[in-house]
Parts: sequence; structure tokens; C-alpha cells
Amino acid sequence: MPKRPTSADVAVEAGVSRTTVSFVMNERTDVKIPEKTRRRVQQAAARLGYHPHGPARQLAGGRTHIIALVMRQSPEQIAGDAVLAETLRGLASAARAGGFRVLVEPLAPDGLEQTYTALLRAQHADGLVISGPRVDDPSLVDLMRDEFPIVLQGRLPGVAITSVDVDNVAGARGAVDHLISLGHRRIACITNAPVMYTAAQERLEGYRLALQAAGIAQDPDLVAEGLFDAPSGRAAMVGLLARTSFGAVFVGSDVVALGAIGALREAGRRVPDDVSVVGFDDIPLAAYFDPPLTTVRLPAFELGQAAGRTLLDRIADRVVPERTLLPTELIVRASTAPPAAA
Amino acid sequence: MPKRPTSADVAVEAGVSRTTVSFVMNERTDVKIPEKTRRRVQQAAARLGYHPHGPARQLAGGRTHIIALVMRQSPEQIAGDAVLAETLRGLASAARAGGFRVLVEPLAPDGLEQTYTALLRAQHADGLVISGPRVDDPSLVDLMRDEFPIVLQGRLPGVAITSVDVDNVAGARGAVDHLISLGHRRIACITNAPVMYTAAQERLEGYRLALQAAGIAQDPDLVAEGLFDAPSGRAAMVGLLARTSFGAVFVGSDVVALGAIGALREAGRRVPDDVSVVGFDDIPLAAYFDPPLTTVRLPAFELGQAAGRTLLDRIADRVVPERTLLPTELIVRASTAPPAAA
DNA sequence: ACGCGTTACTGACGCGCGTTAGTCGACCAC
DNA sequence: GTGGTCGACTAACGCGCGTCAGTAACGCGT
Repeated sequence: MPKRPTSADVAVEAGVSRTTVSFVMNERTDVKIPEKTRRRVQQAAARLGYHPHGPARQLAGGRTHIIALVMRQSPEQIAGDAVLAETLRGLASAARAGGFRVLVEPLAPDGLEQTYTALLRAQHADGLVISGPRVDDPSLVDLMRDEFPIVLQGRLPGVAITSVDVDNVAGARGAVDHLISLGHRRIACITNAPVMYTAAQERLEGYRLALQAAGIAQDPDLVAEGLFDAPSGRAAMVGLLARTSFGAVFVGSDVVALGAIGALREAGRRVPDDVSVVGFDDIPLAAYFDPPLTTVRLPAFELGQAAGRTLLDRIADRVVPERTLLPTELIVRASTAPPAAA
Repeated sequence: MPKRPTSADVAVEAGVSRTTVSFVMNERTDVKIPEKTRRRVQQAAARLGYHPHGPARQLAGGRTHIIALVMRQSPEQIAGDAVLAETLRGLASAARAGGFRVLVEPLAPDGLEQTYTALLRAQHADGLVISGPRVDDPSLVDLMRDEFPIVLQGRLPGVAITSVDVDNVAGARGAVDHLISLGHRRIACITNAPVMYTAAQERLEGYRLALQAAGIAQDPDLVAEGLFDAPSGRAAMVGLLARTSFGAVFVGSDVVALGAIGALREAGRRVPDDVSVVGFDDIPLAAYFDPPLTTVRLPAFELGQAAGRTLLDRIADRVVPERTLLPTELIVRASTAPPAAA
């Protein structure tokens, strides 16, 4: 088995010193290397099939050029999250653009908290993107104290960590405004998750703001709690139907909305004739629900990309805004209509 | 800023040599360290907050303890794949169990092929799991020649690389057998992808085997091609409806099936009264389709886990089966029924 | 001849750890 | 006392590369 070539081999082959090889490989602009030498080195490297050894340059350079994505979601949440893969792709794309790679670290909330600070302390990664944080996450405070480069995907109230998120409040508000503009007054809300999760809180907040702005009184009976998946949406809707009446419902997640629609169907209510439904996320399947779902588009790829870019900026010690909010877009399909003439 | 402690610091603190610290940290069993010393070192490490420096031990040890997941899918495919996140979680779980971490490398088929062999050559990863391979992937041959530890998630015909996959043939066969046992004879098939993808090929093969075993003649008109997403399923179904008639359809993917169901609805055909539909994958939403979809469950988490375990075995130079096939399970819901009395 | 700068490099150290070959002392048999 | 063995360590090398502090060669002006 032929040993892998090292930079020393390239140096010999090109007739220069190892230092020069290093300069050429790293394309350093602050040292002048004549074009001729540069070419000679590059050709020697190509001839030998030389690839710099990652760990070695990490050791010498102090940088791993790796960012880690820590997923704090529960297994069920990961399985059900239809946009997670897309976010990951966005993150990887931003990382690659900056010469970084992405390590993933699924870490259920009940898990060993410690492994996650270890990622940074062991210098396995230069920075962290933490997705799906909850307000009661303890290890976070511990980590931010040390000023490690961290970006939260999803905000955490009362914690001064750089965060990137979609504008949940405005998105939800727009969705409910849409229902109101159709003439609805009795509008229910099913959250996408318990309010322990910031996103759920914010979407509920948008719902409330819209009602308030329209002068519609809040009714606690109209609010039910979802839990990421379709079954929870079904259960929430069953509860709502049992205790009150309404002509429209805003659901904080398309997946939960699908469950809710199922419950409506079982109860003999037609969408949108009897009840209008608006979702949130615009998962790829939403356009193929029956009826096609009106929803709020969450730019998943861009979200991942923004998180990646922000983290890279932090790692490079560039100034970053403490909070980045991506705009959403209301996608009107066939699940919403004016209320039935009553 | 206090510098991070090194093993030398721990050695001083514990009053032993750096070598001893290394032995203790790595829990080596072939060298004898009395319990007393071991404890002293561990306490010193804890006191200083010592974490071994990843890159350094990688350089010295020759192992990175990282496996990479190379995703050869197109962006649309990633966005639409409802089980990818789950597979990733399975992979990460297997990796962690072996003390490894997972790096993800999305690499669209048109991309720079080179970056992916670089992952191994630069010793960034000890092994690769390649998901979504196509029969025409060129960089693969290049890589397997060098005997790097690689595991394919999804088989590639004619290539002798260890592979882990779900039993697509048997799964598809079971689905179509189910339709046949209900009394169907005119059974259409919409593939989940072009046959360039092995999984699509195999599912089609299962469909054919079932027909053949039941003595039903093949009709090329009954086969249409899907392309990962719902719109392609819709288009395929529109084409089928235009050129032939049938009482049931087997679709190689739940997502594609949803599009097909949409087309059936638009054409005024009822599921399952007029046309029975069977999907493949059992995505979390399948139970909430209208009607709830009969489908073939693909054990996504287990698939990722099996891929991870197999790769770790290969890395450790243990013998591994060249091919691992995970069983599927037919989930009968409400989208299939006996044919309408004709 | 000398001083001063510039260009084009290079020598050698250090990053933090794994590991091999070895040392040192204690204990035992004879 | 000697030889031998065993347990408990340690000194020192090497992993492959980044980078600082040089240095040799050359040009140019005086």
C-alpha cells in the first residue's frame, strides 16, 4: 500500500521547501510567489495526488473548518419535520461556500447534555448552530458564557445569543389577517407545539395580534395545543369541535393541520365550505392536500443558509446582527373561503 | 482568556507523566494502572476541565472517528424525501454508539465530483455512507478501487460495494399481492423515480413478479414513471387515465401517490371505490391522507442505523455481509378495497 | 566599497496527542 | 548477593502541517 503523499513529498518533487508548498496550497496573498513556482508546486501536487491532511492542518492551524448542527428536537419531532432536510441543505450550502463542512449532532432533550459542549471544547467544531431550542435548555447558558460562536435557529427569549429565525409573528398575523379579510370572526387556533417552544409562542402571538387589530375579542376556548404531528392536530380539533364553534382555524403547522382536517372530515365539516383552514410551513405536500392548503411559506433552505452564514461571520469575528428574521409569504390555496352565509 | 488545558497540564496536576494521562484517558486495558493513580488523573482532569483535543488525537492516532454521509440526491429529492431526516437520525445513533460522529455532505449529481473523494483522501472521515446512488455515478468506481470503507445505502447493480437497503422487491411484491388478493387484475404502477435509480428498478421488479406469479399478463401501458414528488405523480396518473383503464395502482412512493390520488380525484374517480391505491415508504402523513393510505412501511431509522453499523464494522476491519436487506411491512389502511362489482 | 531595500524563498519550532522502547524499584527464588 | 520477573510508570519520537523569523541573492543609488 503506497503511503499517502505529504507536503514534504510535494516539496521534494517540486524542488522547493515545504513552507513554499504550504504557501501555494493555501493561496496566501500576503506572500509573493512568482507564477512559475506556483505552477511547479501545483503540478507536483497533482502528479503525486496530494491532498492536505485535514487533522494535521486543524492541529497546526487551530481551526477545524467544521460547524456542527445540534438538533435538540425529540425523535418524533425529527421524523415529522418535513422541512428539516431542506434546512440542513441550506446550512451545508452556506458552509461549503465558506470552506466549511457540517457535522450533525442529534441530541434529544433528555439526553446527555454534556456531549454537546464537548463538541466545542474538544475543538471538533469551530461553531454551533442549535436548532429546536427550548426555553428550559440548561446547557446553553453554560456555553454562551464562554463566548463560543453559537447561532440559534429559533429564538430564545431572555437569552442574548445570536439567532436566526423566520418571522413567526408576522407570518401568523398575515395568515389570520387573511381569514379576517375573508369575513371570518370566529377563528380558532391550534398551535404547532407546546408554548415551551418559542416558535409556537410567536405564532400564537401573531394570531392574537391579528384578532386584536381587528377588534375581535379573544376566546381562550378557541385555542388548542398541537404537538408537532398529525395525530395531535386531530386530537386538538376534536377538542375544539366539542367545546365551541368557529368558521376558520389557523394551525401553526401544515402537518398538524392535516390531522385537524382529518378530524373535521370525520365530524362532517367540509373544508373550506364549513371551516377554513390555514397552515404554516408550506411543506411540499401542502399543495396536494384535499383541499390544497392555504399556508404560510417558511423559507427552509434560506433559513439554513442564513444560519450558516451568520455563524461563519461570527467565527470570523465579523459583526453580526443579534437577530435575523426571514420574511414569510402567505400562499393562498383552496382551504380558505368566505364564511358560509349564516 | 485562559488557555485550554492540555494533557501536559493534567499530568503536572496529577503528578504523573503525560503518557500515563493518555493511558487513563483512553482507558487502555493492556497497560496496568492501579486504581489509585487512575482516580488521581481523572480528578485532575475534571478539576482543570480538560477535554482531549480532537484534531490532535486524530493526527496522532490516524483515526478521525467521523463518518460522512454523502447525499447524491438532487435538491428537489432532498426537499421531498420525508424519511431522510429519520434515516440520518438512525445513522447518527449508530455512529454515536461506536464513538463516531456524522458529517453530512450534500452533493448534487451535477456537482463537483471531486470534493467527495477528497473527504476520504484528506482524512476528514474514516468512512462514507453514500445515499441515493445512481447507476451512472462515476466517482464511485474510482473510490472503491482504493478500498476505502464505503457503504451504499441503496444498491448499485454490478458494483461490488457493501450495501444496505430495504427489500424493495419483496415490499413491492407484497403490496401488489395485496391488491391481487383483493381481486384486482388490472393493476397499474407508477414508479417513484426513473429506473436509473436502483430503488425504482427494484420496486418495479417486485410489481412484475407479483403479476407474473398470479398469471396476469404485463401491459406496458399500465406503467408510468414518477419523479420523487407529488406533481410528477399527478402527471403520471393523468397519463395513465388517458391511455388505459385499471382498478388499482401501486405507486413506488407515498409522496408520488398523493399526487396520483389528486389526479384521480380531479378525474372524478374515488379511492378506493373506483381505484385502489398502495403507496411505499409509510411517511408519517400517510395515515392522514384522504383516504388513509395503504402502504409499505420502510424502516427509515433502522435503515440508517444498519448503514452506520455496517460502516463501523468495515472501518474496524470486521467481516460484513456484502448486502444487507431490511424487511418491509405492508400497512393496510383505507385506500385499498376489492374492485367495484363490474 | 557600502548601505538599504526588495524579492523569493527556507529552517525550524510548535500544535496536542498516541505510542514504543525503555527505566526503575520492589519482590522473590536460590 | 545475584539473576530474574513483574508492576508501574516515563522519555522521547513522530503524526503533517502552519507560520515566524530569518537569509541569500540581487538591484540600485552614492
